[in-house]
Amino acid sequence: MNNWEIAKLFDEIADLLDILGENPYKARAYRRAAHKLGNAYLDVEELADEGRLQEIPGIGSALEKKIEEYAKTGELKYLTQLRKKAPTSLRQLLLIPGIGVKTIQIIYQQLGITNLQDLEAAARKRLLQELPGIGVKTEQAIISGLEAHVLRRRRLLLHHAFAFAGEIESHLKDTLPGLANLQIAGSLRRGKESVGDLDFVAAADNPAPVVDAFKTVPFVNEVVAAGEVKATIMTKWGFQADLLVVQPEFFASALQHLTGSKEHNIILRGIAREQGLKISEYGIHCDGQVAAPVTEEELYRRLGMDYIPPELREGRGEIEAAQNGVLPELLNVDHIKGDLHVHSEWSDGINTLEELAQSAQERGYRYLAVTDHSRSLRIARGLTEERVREQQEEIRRLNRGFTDFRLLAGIEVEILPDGSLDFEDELLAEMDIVIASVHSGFKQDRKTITRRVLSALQNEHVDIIGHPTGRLLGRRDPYDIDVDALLQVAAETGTALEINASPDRLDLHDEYVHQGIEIGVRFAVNTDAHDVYYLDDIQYGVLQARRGWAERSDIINALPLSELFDWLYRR
DNA sequence: GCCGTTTTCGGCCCGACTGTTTTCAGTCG
Repeated sequence: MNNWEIAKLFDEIADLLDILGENPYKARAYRRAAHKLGNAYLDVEELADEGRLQEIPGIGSALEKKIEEYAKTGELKYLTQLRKKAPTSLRQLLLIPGIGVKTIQIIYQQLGITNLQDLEAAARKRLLQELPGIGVKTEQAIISGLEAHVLRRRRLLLHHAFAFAGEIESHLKDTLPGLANLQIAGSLRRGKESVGDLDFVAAADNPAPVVDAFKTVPFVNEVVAAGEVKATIMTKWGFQADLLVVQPEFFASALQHLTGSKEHNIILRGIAREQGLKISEYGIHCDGQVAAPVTEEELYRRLGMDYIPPELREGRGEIEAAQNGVLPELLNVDHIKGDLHVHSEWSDGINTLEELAQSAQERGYRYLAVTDHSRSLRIARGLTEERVREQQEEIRRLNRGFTDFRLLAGIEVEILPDGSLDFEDELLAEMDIVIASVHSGFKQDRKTITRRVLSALQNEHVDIIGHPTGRLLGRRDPYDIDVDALLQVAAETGTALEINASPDRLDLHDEYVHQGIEIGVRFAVNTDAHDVYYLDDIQYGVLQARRGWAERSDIINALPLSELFDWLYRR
């Protein structure tokens, strides 16, 4: 049993309860528990063994029993019963935009429809418009919703999302030169690794022209909905964008509301309620009076807590920390003193060492580690031992010409399928810095690949484990490594783990970063750039680190050079 | 089904937009 399995089952129970019209709060309890369990850093099995499941907020005695039942028998009787009352295939219908549980109930009860195929057939025969509460328009919406569902909405990776958001922003600002305030909100503002849509908040005395301008964004495909103060568009690229326009005095409240996350806001509003207050996107309400906080800082302060940066607003304990004044002082881009993972033309990068050094200096970096691939990675023209020594020589020569800057002679050494490294320890000992990474044998089973990476982690010459889970967002799943074990051993050996800043990787995942930081693991935020242009990716890595609650002191490449050397040599 | 510095029972975030109805329920974020 793992977290993900039980989370999936609880989500199914929640959907079926909704479809069956049971107490919606009961469904929400299951969904909340699923969300909680779905997050990486609780081990349900372990907690179940220790009888500590009820320590998880949202898990009470009933859900504890269900988890224990599943752990013991591999089944959930309750879910089996629900599946008899409502076919579980009905859940598919929830994925269609515009369809909710009430509509599903009617369609199921009156027409016996249980899946997407039957629904499409009925819609095309115009049977749906005969049903109570459904008209021609809803039937049309279902047909186009089915098409959209077939097309499957894509999630945008962070760098694409920022690029599109920038285009929408400049379109609005060009169209409306007087626009007082416009800001991106939603999961993009929280720096999530991928986003499903883009959310904007604007402030204007007269909202109509802003909404109009939004409807004419260059790559809009369809205006999904548009009222006086809100609009939703579907773009040609298959993602949705939302805009809310508020009066200027409500901008901070609206920005906070639309930044989310949903979980964060629900907890926050619960706290407001306990204090006899009500929060909405239109300020803080108390006894019929409305107070509009001027800034988000003020809003949080009014609720009796410290300001919570957007990256932390995930309902993962940040509100409690803010109430107790123990939020982390998050890392920021200016703290980064150098990049410890870049490639040059010596292997599969495109720049010379001089170009890399110059570009790093232009960014204000004090050091840059050149970490080309090792010999086994032929596809990336991995360096032989002789080439490594030549490169070291060249780096020494270049360093003589720098002031306040230093190139570090590094290597990204292969962790071979048997767990050994691609170079002998003698050579590794000569390097300023050693990153060890997996680039082959991704399909190894959990035990094998975990043991493989742990043995690299325990090598005294290895300073950093590169992209520790090997994932490529939207393209390749992480390999089946036991991340808990990885974090534990990294904490013991003092080996750093990489937060790979490439927006295609963002590896390690933010929740694992958080988990690691809690047990004292140190991290390196690196771009893995193969072209100086991609040194800019550091911003995404910093966002990921912030989402993992990282402070400056948790990150080795936020150290000044002398302290970085201390860290490297003390190891 | 969960939860409690008002509560072990009675609450559970809040508002905009749409469509189908004639004042509102359903859906969404």
